[in-house]
Amino acid sequence: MIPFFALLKINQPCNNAVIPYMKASESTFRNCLYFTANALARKVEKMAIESWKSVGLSPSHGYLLMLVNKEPGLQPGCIADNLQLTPSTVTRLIEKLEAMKLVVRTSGGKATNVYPTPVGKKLLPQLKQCVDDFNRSYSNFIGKEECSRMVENMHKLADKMT
Amino acid sequence: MIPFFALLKINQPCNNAVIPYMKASESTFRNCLYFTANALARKVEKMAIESWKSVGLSPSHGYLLMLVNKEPGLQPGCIADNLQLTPSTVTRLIEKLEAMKLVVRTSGGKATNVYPTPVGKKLLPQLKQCVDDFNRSYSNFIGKEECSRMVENMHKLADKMT
DNA sequence: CCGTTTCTATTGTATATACAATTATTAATA
DNA sequence: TATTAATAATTGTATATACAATAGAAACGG
Repeated sequence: MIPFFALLKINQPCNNAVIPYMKASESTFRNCLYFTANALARKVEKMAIESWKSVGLSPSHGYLLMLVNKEPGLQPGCIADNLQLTPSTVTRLIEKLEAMKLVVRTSGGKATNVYPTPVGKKLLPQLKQCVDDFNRSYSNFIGKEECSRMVENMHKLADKMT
Repeated sequence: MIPFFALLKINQPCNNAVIPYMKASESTFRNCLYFTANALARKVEKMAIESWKSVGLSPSHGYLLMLVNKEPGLQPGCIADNLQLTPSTVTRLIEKLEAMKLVVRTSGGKATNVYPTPVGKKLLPQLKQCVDDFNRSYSNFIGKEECSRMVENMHKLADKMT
């Protein structure tokens, strides 16, 4: 199909800064979806981590906490669906938030329900602030509209990938 | 800016399939770049892992091996730039490939050079096959053109994100 | 009403990744 | 030339994530 390997071209020179100074779009693998999607995700992740630092949570933990704030008692399986993570990962995220006294689990039968604690509830405005900060931080680079379109397209692509 | 939290809407029902049956585009967080970029990357990753299974390598390891096949003696720092990974991550990837006898490291001065072994070289056609398989697997869902455009846009976005 | 299947959640284990600190080498400067 | 700074790579440690196996509860069929 695509003569992928023919596209390889090593871009000299390379320095070894901890933060790669080379743009992903200048990489040998710039045409590769695998490479591009991952590089973008890592970049976005790093930006998000920065935004969420103020509440001492990783973005995943932050989003989970927002979710149970919005829908107290939500079950792990449902959380997994909404975050597009596996149930085991969600269990681990919840464990940490529980250790931080931000959520509690109640176990009734085979179902588990997750609720925010008072402290977890009180954090909600700050959580929203983090999301706002994050949105603003990339809105500086690309317009809000362009970003929406991008997100739209990414979903289209992901949806088609069974 | 974006009234993000206002968009939250829990989509019932949720089941707990190991592979989330809910589409990312149906999630509460569908409008969020962080969420979307990560969900897409994970999906692409999973697809890539499938394609690379035949050579017993993860995609990252496979791409690294392709890189040093193309440019024998390439240095870790340069590899890191091309893969958009940190040097420490690259060291770890190389360690594994070395344990598998697919590459060797020679250390002269402060520089390290990475070379494919004969076995590693012989694997090249299979590596290309993996890339082809991967490309074909998503070309089934989205056209090759649409994908190129998508990749292009993702770079544009990433480049602007300092 | 008992046994089997299905479903939810958790646990054990493994992985790729990153950051911070460290080592070893080279370059620069006073 | 001697000391200092910069660079390249590695190591220690931590994290988020996933898969496979398991436990416990509910549903269901005979």
